[in-house]
Amino acid sequence: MSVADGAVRRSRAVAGEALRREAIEAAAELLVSAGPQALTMRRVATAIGASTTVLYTVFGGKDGVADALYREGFERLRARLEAVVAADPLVRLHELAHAYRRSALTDRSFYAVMFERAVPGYEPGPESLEVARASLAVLVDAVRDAMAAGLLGGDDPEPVARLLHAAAHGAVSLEISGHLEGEGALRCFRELTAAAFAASARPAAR
Amino acid sequence: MSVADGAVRRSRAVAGEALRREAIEAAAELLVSAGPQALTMRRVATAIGASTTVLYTVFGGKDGVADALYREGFERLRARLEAVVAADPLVRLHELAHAYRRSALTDRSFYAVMFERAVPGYEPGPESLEVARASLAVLVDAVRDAMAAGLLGGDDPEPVARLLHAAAHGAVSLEISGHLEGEGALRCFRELTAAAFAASARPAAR
DNA sequence: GAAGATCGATAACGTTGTTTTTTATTGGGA
DNA sequence: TCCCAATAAAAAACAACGTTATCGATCTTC
Repeated sequence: MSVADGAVRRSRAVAGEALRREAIEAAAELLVSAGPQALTMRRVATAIGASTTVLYTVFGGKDGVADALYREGFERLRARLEAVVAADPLVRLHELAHAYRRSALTDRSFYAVMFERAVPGYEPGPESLEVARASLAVLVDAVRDAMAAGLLGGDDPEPVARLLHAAAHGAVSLEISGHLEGEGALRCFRELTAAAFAASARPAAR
Repeated sequence: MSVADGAVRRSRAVAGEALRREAIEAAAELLVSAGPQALTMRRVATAIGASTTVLYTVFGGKDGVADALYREGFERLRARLEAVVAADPLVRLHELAHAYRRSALTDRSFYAVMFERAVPGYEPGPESLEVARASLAVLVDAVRDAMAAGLLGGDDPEPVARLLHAAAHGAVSLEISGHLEGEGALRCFRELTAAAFAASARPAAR
């Protein structure tokens, strides 16, 4: 319990953190390039030139890897949403919706980990769900701006953001599940998000 | 290639069909009672008192079992939707939406096979997707009735039914993924389906 | 410098989906 | 009636998976 001990513990911790990042990136690469099926402990281990044992000390098990990918996926989604810029709040909201769809269709395997249960045993705990929720803060902010500008009704942006999310998510989910074909998928997405916007614009009408 | 030969083949075919039904029911029981994780070829085989080999002759592999469960799930959903009766077309549509949600929340494991990709390797082929689409014919019929009664705009019920499905599905999917808590989940579902109804009522407004 | 602890690699275990081998059964011809 | 060929299921084997136990090696500390 000396100073050196603390330093050692810290150095090991940062080494472990570097290894953790490396493993997460390898796992993400595997996930994206070969799908959730290819995400095995052995493959991740060999991808970082290590054995499976270290993955168990760092992640605890496959659930830990899945959890890291879950958060990584929402982190990437947040980056994509934050990249959306538009002066008009309503335009921004529309573009956020389309960014959400694009993100899901592009990173299908990540989406599968995040919203389908692509890693058999795993389901996110409360903390990971909170991370997921926080990554949609951009959406909440945009709704707040639109409310402040008088473009959306109401004063609590959270439930409205959830409604918009559910709208976008519903169309995207059906599209990914194969129930909507290319042309109709985009139209369904547009119509449903527009419907959610319209409903949010006049909350007294519900 | 005699007549007897045909009879034998037929008798073997009906025996295989009976076995198939038995296996599907055992698999469904396993799926519902213990989740997608517990759905293994060995367990299904022992549940029907047979060996795994027969499952491979009947279903071809685990994908075949998953496909059978996929169709079975949509069949059960259809039965639930068809059980909804209401004189007023709009009331009927609302109750169909709630029946959809109830069905998803009740048979979560089936829902996982149908809309999440709970069986790792499997994804439905075109024929199975068609079966799935057909099971929502009740919804299309109800939309058609509402249009005929002048309660919904437009003349093509299919895209409107898809919109309503996407609305209900979006809220349910987020709820099942853990992103909506009990109280807010139902409210989000109600608001989104209401928004879809409202948008369908005046299609010129979009 | 030596004792002790800690961490990672190797190897093993149990289980999975799938395939191969073997065994039993069954229909058809001499 | 008896035997053979074909067929289907059972038993066993195989590769790969998640996970855990064993065993060196390295590194801190006295």
